[in-house]
Amino acid sequence: MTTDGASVGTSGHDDPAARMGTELSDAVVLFHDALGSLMGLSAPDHKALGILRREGPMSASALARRTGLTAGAVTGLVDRLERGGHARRERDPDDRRRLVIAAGGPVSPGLAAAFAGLGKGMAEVTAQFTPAELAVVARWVELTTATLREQVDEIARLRASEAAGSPSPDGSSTG
Amino acid sequence: MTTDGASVGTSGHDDPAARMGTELSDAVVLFHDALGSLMGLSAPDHKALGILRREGPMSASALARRTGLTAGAVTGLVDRLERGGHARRERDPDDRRRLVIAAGGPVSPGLAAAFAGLGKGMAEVTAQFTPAELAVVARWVELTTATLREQVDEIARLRASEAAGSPSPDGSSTG
DNA sequence: GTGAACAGTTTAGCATACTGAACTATAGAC
DNA sequence: GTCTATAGTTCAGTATGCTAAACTGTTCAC
Repeated sequence: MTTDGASVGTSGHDDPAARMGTELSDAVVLFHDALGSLMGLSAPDHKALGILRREGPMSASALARRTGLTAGAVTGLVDRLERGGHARRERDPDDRRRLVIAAGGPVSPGLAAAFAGLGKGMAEVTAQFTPAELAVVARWVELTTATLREQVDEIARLRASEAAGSPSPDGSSTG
Repeated sequence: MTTDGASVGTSGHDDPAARMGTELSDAVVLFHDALGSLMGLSAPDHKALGILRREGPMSASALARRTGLTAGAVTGLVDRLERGGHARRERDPDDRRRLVIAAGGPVSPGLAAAFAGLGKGMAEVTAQFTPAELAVVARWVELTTATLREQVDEIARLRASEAAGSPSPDGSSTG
């Protein structure tokens, strides 16, 4: 575990900053994952719900575009989310063909407890910093968030050019 | 995005600290996800690889325990990881029945570029802070990481007790 | 050495969720 | 009012990955 040589990715650095980032990132991902399973959501469904939360209510076709799924798959996806109470369908009053799919719905007791626990824990963390220090942290978080978003875009661009330019004969690209 | 009303979970707070946390969390998850697709890994496979990265080389049965999969499924999982060059099998020299499965292997050019981009971006972020400020950030990151881990454990405990005793009157646990 | 226990692989059967195409209902053009 | 385009649903076919159980090879007790 200390020196496994060919470790991939973010580990394998001795840089304490990188290590710190890795551990935070892992913790965030694990928390997110735990939350998903607490909600009874598979990873793809949880991801779709995240899109709805972040970007607000949208039509089924918009959700299809954002998730990369076909229209038929989105119907099933929204069925599952709605059945679990994590999202709801409404007709668009302006165009009654159209749906408005919104995240929300009743929060389960377990989920509420999980968020309460997180809130309490983070309040305890926050209490250990002065306002000036918290401002520094906020600045760092903001810059880091922006950097991560840039990297996500960069990766998307990379993948797009890879899919376009790479003349893979079998064409068995993205999953 | 600004006012979506009945948003579930971490959004919907006016607390700027919570909002900040949500955005960082989302960005981390998205980055992680982008990385996974860049590596050609499904979410479960990426998760398993993360376990291997974090916890170091382990036997197939240990990986089965950690992922909650059966032995047969782990064989398939490791097959996929190995085929993609993300992990490798080795026989345990002490017990030749046993495998040692380790994360690693050749890093694809795309992946290397992604990490390089992240490293560069984070270096630029870091450059905007004094050493004293970075120490504050490090302290916050450490505490936050610990809090998240505690919450993950708490959720796991919650789920375990739910699965065992399910004392909820309506019993509407969405499996 | 022999037999039981163990680690991992293989295989059959099954569940899930995707794609693509037909279908229903609404909107907008004429 | 009719015709075409659009939004979403339903359905058949398919791919993926899981579980459970049989199987192969290794270790350990005796």
